[in-house]
This record gives sequence, C-alpha cells and structure tokens, in this order.
Amino acid sequence: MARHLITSAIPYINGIKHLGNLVGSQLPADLFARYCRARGHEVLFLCATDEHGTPAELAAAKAGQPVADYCAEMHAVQAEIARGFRLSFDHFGRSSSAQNRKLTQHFARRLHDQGLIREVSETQMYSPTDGRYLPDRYIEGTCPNCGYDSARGDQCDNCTKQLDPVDLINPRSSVSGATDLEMRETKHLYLCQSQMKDELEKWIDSKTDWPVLTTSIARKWLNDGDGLQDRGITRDLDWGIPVQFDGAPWQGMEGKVFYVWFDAPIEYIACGAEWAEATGLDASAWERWWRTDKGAEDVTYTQFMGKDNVPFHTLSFPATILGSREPWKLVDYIKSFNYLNYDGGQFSTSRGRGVFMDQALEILPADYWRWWLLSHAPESSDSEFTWDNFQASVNKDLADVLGNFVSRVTKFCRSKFGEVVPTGGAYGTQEEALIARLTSRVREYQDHMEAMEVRKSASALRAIWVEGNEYLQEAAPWSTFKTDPERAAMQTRLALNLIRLYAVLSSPFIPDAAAAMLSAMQAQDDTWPDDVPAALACLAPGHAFTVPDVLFSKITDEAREDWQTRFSGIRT
RNA sequence: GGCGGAGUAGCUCAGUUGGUUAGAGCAGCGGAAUCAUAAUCCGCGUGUCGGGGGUUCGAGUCCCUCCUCCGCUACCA
Repeated sequence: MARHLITSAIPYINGIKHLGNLVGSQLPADLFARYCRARGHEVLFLCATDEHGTPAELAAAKAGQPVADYCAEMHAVQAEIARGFRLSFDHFGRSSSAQNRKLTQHFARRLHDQGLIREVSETQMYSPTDGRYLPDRYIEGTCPNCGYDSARGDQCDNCTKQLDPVDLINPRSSVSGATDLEMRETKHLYLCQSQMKDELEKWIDSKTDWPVLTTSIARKWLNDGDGLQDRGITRDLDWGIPVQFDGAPWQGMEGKVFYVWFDAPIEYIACGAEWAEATGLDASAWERWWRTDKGAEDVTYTQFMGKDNVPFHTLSFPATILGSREPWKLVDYIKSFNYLNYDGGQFSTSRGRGVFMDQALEILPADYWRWWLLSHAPESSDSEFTWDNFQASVNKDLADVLGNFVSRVTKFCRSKFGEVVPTGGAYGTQEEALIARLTSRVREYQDHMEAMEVRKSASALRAIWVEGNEYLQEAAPWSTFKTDPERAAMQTRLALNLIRLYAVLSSPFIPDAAAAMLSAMQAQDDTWPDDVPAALACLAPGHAFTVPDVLFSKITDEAREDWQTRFSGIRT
C-alpha cells in the first residue's frame, strides 16, 4: 500500500467557478484520489478556498458585507457545490484559517532568518477616497500611447501596450472613480527567488517525468530575460495574514499583509492541519504527510492545476519550501491542464460566459458532467465544450452503452429467472475469451489511471463497457434460453456480475451511478478486481438483486436547445 | 513587441525518439439481432495532416518562412 498526498489548485473565493476551472484541477484530482483509494492506497486529498487579496475585498464591498463574512459565506457555497460534484476532499479548508496564519508567518520568519527576504522601498498609487493603495489593474486613465480613455494601469486593452500607472493621463480609481490619487512611498518584503535560481533549476531538471507543459513554463520563468526575479510577498491591504514574526511585531511592516500568492500555497500544508483538527487528530497526523522527518518520506505528492498556476507551483512555492531549510514535503508530480473553451470562445467569469458549477448541477446530475469533462479533459491542448458534443457523448456513452447494458441484463433476468442470480451452466469458449479480453483491458485502464492520462483512462473504461454489449450480442441468452436454459443461466449470471464489476471500475468517474449499480446488485464487495475471473464470480447463484431505475436518462434535443440559448449570453 | 501553445476526417481529439497503405469515438451509409432507455453488435475512412520552401532513401513528426487562433508577459488571482 502506497501513500498519496493529493492537492487541487485552490479556487479563489470570489464567486462560483465555471466548468473550465473544475476540469483543470479539482475534478481530475478527485478522479485520481478516488482511484488511489479504490486500489487500497492511503490517501490524503486536500483542497481549500484562496480567500485573501483585493478582489475579495472589492467583492465583499459590492455585496455590502464585511470581507470575513463574505468569505465565510462564499466558502460555504463553494463547499456545497463541491459536495454536489462529489469531490471527495478529505478536507476543504480556508487560506484564512488560523493554521495558515501561523504557518505563513512561520515560513516568512524562516526565510528571513535564512537571508532570503529583503525590504524594498517603492512608490505606489494611493487613493485617499478609497482609503487604500490601488493595484495597477485598478487604476484607469487615458492611454498616453493611443488615447484610449479606459486604459488600465498595467496595460492598455486597446493598443495592448504595457503601462505604468504614472504614465496614465488623468488617472482615476476604477473602484470609486476618485481622481485624487497620489504616489506614496511604501516598504515591502521581497522573496529572494533569484538567489535560489540554481537550486530550483536543478530541482526542475531532476523532474524528467513531468509533462512538457509543466517544465517548459517553469524553465521559461527561470531563464527569461534576466532570469528568475525576486518577488514582492506583501501588500498594503487590510484583508490577509498580518506580516508578523510568529505573531510578534515585524519592524516597519505594521498594517501590511502577505500577498495571496505567498500564503495560498502554504494553505496546502495548513489544510492538512485543519483536517487533523477537524477530525480530532493531533499534529502528528498531518505532519506524517508533510514532514519528511516525521513520516512523510514514503509519501507521493501530486498536485493538479491549470497551466496558469504552474509558475507558482514550480518556482515560488518550492522556493518557500526549500528556502525554509526545513524538511517539508516537496511535490513529486505536477499534472497541469490546458483550458477548456466554451462554444467557440473562452469561459469567462467576469463576463458570465459559459456554464458555472451551480448552474450545471441545477440542470443535470454530477455524473453527466464528470464523465464528459474527464473524457474530454484538455490535457495536451486546449479543448472545446459544445452542447451538441456534450449531448451526443453523454447519451451514447452513459445512456446507450453503460445504462442500457444494466437495463437489458437486469430486465432479461427478471423476466426469465426472476430477481435472483440464476443457477447452473459452465463457462464455454466465449466466456473464456471475454475474460481474457477484460483482463487485458482492465490492465490498460489501470496503466492510464496511474499515469494520470485522463482521456485515455476514460476511453479504456468505455471499451470495458462495450465488451459487455459485444458479449451479450454474441452469447444471445434470449436465444439460448429457448434451447439450453442452463447455458442462458450461466450467461445471465456472468452479465449480472459484469454490472458489479463495472460499478467498481467506474466509481472514480461516475460515483453516484456506480453506487446505484452496486446497490441494485445488492453487493457489498467493492474491492478492486485484481483477479477478473474471481471478480466475475462475486455474485453467486441464488443471490438476490433488484432492477434499478434508468441510470442515465437521455438529454433531449429540446433540453439541449434550451440550454444552448440559456447559456449563450450573460449570466444574471 | 517578447515568450509559449495550437492548427490532423463533418464534430471532439490521438498520433511516443522521423519509418511499412495517417488512427479512435461520435455523426453518416449498409447489414445483423430483437434482451434492453428505438437502446445493441458487425462492416464501410483518398483526409492538399494551415500555406510555401528545405533536409532526408523516407516528414503529420526536423529546419526556415508566411497565415490564423489562443494564452502568458511577474500588482487579476
């Protein structure tokens, strides 16, 4: 039995995520976690909300709520949706937790003690009306280059020229519209990533099995321009983890907080501590996952994320871990994803374009989405969601191939033998051949799952389902029943056992349907079929079962057209 | 602008270090079967592999160039 620590990129607290966000991290992480558990491995699967930063403050202000209340509420909303998608986190934490505050301050102090933090004095745009410093992006004005009057402080959307906020003509706050902006001098802490460049590069170079998408992004940041740059890790905000020495004052840093990209990855670790507390365990329970001096030396740590998060997970966070000179667990494998596009364009949170997680669950059960998203996961390149493709894939794979298999087998048995596994008969050549094919296909499925090849895993699983229909077509128990009832009994018994086998194999992808199949078969045994012939003898002659309701009803053309229209515009 | 990714069958996508007639699923066409959610199974693929040029005995794969789309560009997270 191996030990797997699995984390999904932590979603930002600001609003409900869309399907592109889901398929890029949480869902494949869940697939892998469920698979590892099914294979009998020990798993700790963690995710959390990333709660700090300016967007959270602004969203809270817009909602007329204190930011802490807003985050608590949104965390509960996201947790509920995660449950709806059957994301099997061992803990869904919060980056605003006491545990993360403690750990983040601890790491900052360690890095400071190692000489990896320096103070930088810089000037920043301050808005007295808003009572806050404004990130470049929240300053608007007229572009000095093209005259566009809504250029942002970091870049002009019209001519794409990169800007500095001081370049803008008539700058104003995009938060309040205030024009009384002033430059103020402020001090910030920088993490000296440049000092760690060689160490990080060596570490990346050692990861020869990582996907090119992951390492190429990391190398680009390491070597682009002047190489890896030091990075500011503090901000002038109210909402965040105070810049302090383990709770004691940090000279000159009063009123400042850590930047979200410093504290968010540390939440992966803190989430373990939250999990231990929530389950009534002591610190050693999570430290044996996270500290190589306290039992984590045999842990395999896998992170899942979209490609936009790769730099922080390959460079900034490892710099924090390595720079602490403490024996924290470093990531072993990073699985990164490209983007899922929506019907010819991007999913867009700000424009409300596409399908959001809450809306998806309102119109269809989680398994439909899980199956389509995973079987079309954007692994090697960006991929595309269209309603036509979604309807066709789901109807064919889930309703016709798998769902109908369960129906035809259980209903045939009920009509000929009753709702019990029939007795009599012995395997012939068809059955031996089927078992040989299944054994090989199950191995193929496992290989893809272990390699985290999501689409290939889905395709291998589907091929296993198809084997059942092929067998039935060839064996034709409805014909043999007329001439050789014993043989039909054996064929039907085998087919019923296939349903149980499919439930076990399919549960990482479609947990609800898998549970319904097991329940219909009245089977308690859900152990992984390492031995296919044995697994197909699990339901013995005389064992009672029930005919389940339709597992997957089909998506009608009317429904598809309705959704196509409903989700084409702006979310209200 | 710089960097990165992508462009393969009507659709969604595979194509490992260049190597025999470029693949899968869906859709489509033909057939079989009638247990089942009109669900299944079998058979059927000549597609300028974005355009052009080059290297090679051989290029979807390597090099150059052009076109198109997308992402990132360090204070959005």
